[in-house]
Amino acid sequence: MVATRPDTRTRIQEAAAVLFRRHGYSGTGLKRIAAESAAPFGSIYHFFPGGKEQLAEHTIRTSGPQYMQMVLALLDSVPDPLESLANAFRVAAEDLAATDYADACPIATVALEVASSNEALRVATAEVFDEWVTGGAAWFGRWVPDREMARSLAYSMIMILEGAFVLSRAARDPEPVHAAGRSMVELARAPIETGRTAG
Amino acid sequence: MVATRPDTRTRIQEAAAVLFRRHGYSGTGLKRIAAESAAPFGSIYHFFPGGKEQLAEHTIRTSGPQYMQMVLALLDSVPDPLESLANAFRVAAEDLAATDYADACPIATVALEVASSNEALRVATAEVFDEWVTGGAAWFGRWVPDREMARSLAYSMIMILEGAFVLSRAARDPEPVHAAGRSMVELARAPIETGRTAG
DNA sequence: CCTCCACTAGATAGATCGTTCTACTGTAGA
DNA sequence: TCTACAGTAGAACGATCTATCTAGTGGAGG
Repeated sequence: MVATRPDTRTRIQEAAAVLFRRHGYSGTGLKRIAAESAAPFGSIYHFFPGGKEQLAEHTIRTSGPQYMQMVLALLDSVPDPLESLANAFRVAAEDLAATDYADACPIATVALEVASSNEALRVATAEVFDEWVTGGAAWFGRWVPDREMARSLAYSMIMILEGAFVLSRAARDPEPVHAAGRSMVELARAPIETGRTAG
Repeated sequence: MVATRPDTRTRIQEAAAVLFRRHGYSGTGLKRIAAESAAPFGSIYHFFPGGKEQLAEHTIRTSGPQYMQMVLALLDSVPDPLESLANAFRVAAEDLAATDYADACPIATVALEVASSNEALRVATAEVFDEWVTGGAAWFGRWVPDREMARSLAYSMIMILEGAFVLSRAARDPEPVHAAGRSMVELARAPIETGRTAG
């Protein structure tokens, strides 16, 4: 039973996802992606003729939705919504510490970097964030009848998590993510408890 | 009465601050800093012998505190604390839109970029964020007697604002910052009103 | 067997990066 | 006036960047 190595294209994508997430767009070189994926340099341009930009856009548009699915699955693993929120932030904090504060949001670093300099990539990050808000609003909508309130809570959750990632990575300390979880629970408590009695 | 041009060192610092804020560390070249500051290239190394890293660290350590002072002054311009919070986020959203979504947090882009690759710069960003938390806690402490609560609110404000900047810059839309303001007011309402009746 | 082509492999090009270097200019103080 | 030096100015260097190019490999289908 031998673990079959993923094909070259997959290895390139995975290495690109890791490197873009950790070091951003300008900070990640194609040479390094080739090296870390153990792929021939030329294969990058074989699979991604559009070069670095196409590879980055592909990474954004695949890592982004993957991350949302992971978070939604995590949220669904605990029945009570407030406990689930607390648990999600706790897991996020633990994961961050476990990866040496490298693997936080898969697209935030690139998003900030390219926002003022690369329109195609900026749009890609914006669309991913928009999907997150929609997906998050759907989850909160299960507990909060008011659609606008659900959407607002989704917004808040994404923003406070993104901000916590910035502080946690800078400080190499999971505490900001824990603090973000407490604030998020506080924000969601009243709307969810109101929804419970009203529903 | 002629407007005297700032000296070379100042122009280099100002151009560096703008470019690092907008394009991050790797995305900003020294050649471009020299060009935008109308400074001789060699002068960068004259004033900052440590090169790009020293210039970036200097930028982080000066732009960071400057930004906090600006925010604190803004918060002090409105007497009622909840109205002041709402106003601060409104002004932040307007400023962001007015600068074509370029000038958000002066250090967040660099912070995410260097967190996993440059220890000196990571520490610099971490120390700036820590000063912000302390400064913010002092402001909230004027309205909320509980020190831990004040510190928690400062944490929340910084995180939700940072997250809102990520989303607003990506979407080229001030709405996330406005939404962040509403959430922040919601988070601060109970503690501040409790403090009001208790004090 | 042979052809075709996806893929591997890496050399190469041209631009740009951060850094270092030399030379020059202007001014303040002896 | 002469000296010393802060600052100006940009050429040059080696490294690295993205991107292109040529050549070779290996397996599937006729």
